[in-house]
Amino acid sequence: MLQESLDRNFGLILHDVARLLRTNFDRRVKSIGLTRSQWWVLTHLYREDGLTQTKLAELMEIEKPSLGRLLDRLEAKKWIRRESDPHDRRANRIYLTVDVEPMIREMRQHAAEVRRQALAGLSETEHEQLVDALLTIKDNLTTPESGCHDG
Amino acid sequence: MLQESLDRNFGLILHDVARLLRTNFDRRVKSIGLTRSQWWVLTHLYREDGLTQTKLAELMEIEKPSLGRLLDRLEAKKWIRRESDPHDRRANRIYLTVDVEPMIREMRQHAAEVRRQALAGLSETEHEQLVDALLTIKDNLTTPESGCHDG
DNA sequence: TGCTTATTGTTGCATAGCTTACTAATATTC
DNA sequence: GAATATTAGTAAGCTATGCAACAATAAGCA
Repeated sequence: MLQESLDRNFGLILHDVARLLRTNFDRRVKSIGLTRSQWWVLTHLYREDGLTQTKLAELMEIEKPSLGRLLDRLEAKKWIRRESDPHDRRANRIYLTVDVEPMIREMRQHAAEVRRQALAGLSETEHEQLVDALLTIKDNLTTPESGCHDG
Repeated sequence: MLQESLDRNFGLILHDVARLLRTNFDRRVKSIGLTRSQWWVLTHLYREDGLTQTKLAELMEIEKPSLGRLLDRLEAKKWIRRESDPHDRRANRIYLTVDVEPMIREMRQHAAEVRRQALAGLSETEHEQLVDALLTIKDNLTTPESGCHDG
């Protein structure tokens, strides 16, 4: 049967849930003028400043052009600045321009609120199991398992 | 501490996993010329033809402009056609132009393959619990829980 | 009939993301 | 040291998605 199991297809559900989560969050924090992805960049930089774009993209596990444009927007909004690496003129080092901690706190509160709404009705155990499962999946998809033995 | 629990933040993980899943899938089926979202539209239409765009958007739980543009692309590729509703000249009825079943079968095989890779290492029980949890979350985020008691 | 409101779909504008192709600069190799 | 390969970042082009605003049409109501 073609109709089988679409309602419990985890790929489609995940797709939906991710979208709902993103739009919900983005709607809440629109006034700050940052999106989830931008906030995530800042959080990374708050942990460690002065990375190159390539390193940061690797860390965030997105492609370099995707990060490049995120940085364009963040730079335009004066949250970060690009500084040429003196030892490698190809490379940019990314720095926070201001203290983002207050903003991060605020965003995190919004995030917690979205999370609270999303996870309503799940026990602590279920929550933990969910995160474990997602981490396993993320690892499975990050590690290149296919194409190695026949290419 | 600001650094707390980011590594197990389910929102961020979900965001990542959804992206990995999407890109993995899209890469596999690129030769067919359909993306996951487009395939999902066709799957809906395969179940039931002749819906209006509004109805279809509701069913898919995406916004009308998002669907409208998806349909633009599908129409350009001759997978679907828009037909004016004779009783309501505002409305379009969406029809499949061809038998999409073979393509759906093929896509579904790819989807199953991605799923297999993603879910490697999870037991049947864990898989089921994951889907249950995601469905709960989707429901939580779809049902407007906030703004009702004070608006 | 005619005004008002609601609905259908589109357009415009923005973000995020990928891939492919490119430039510039550094590293490597002969 | 010159040719080649690799790496950093950008640009172009595509899809997906949302929101806001709009035109056309339908429906409700006076």
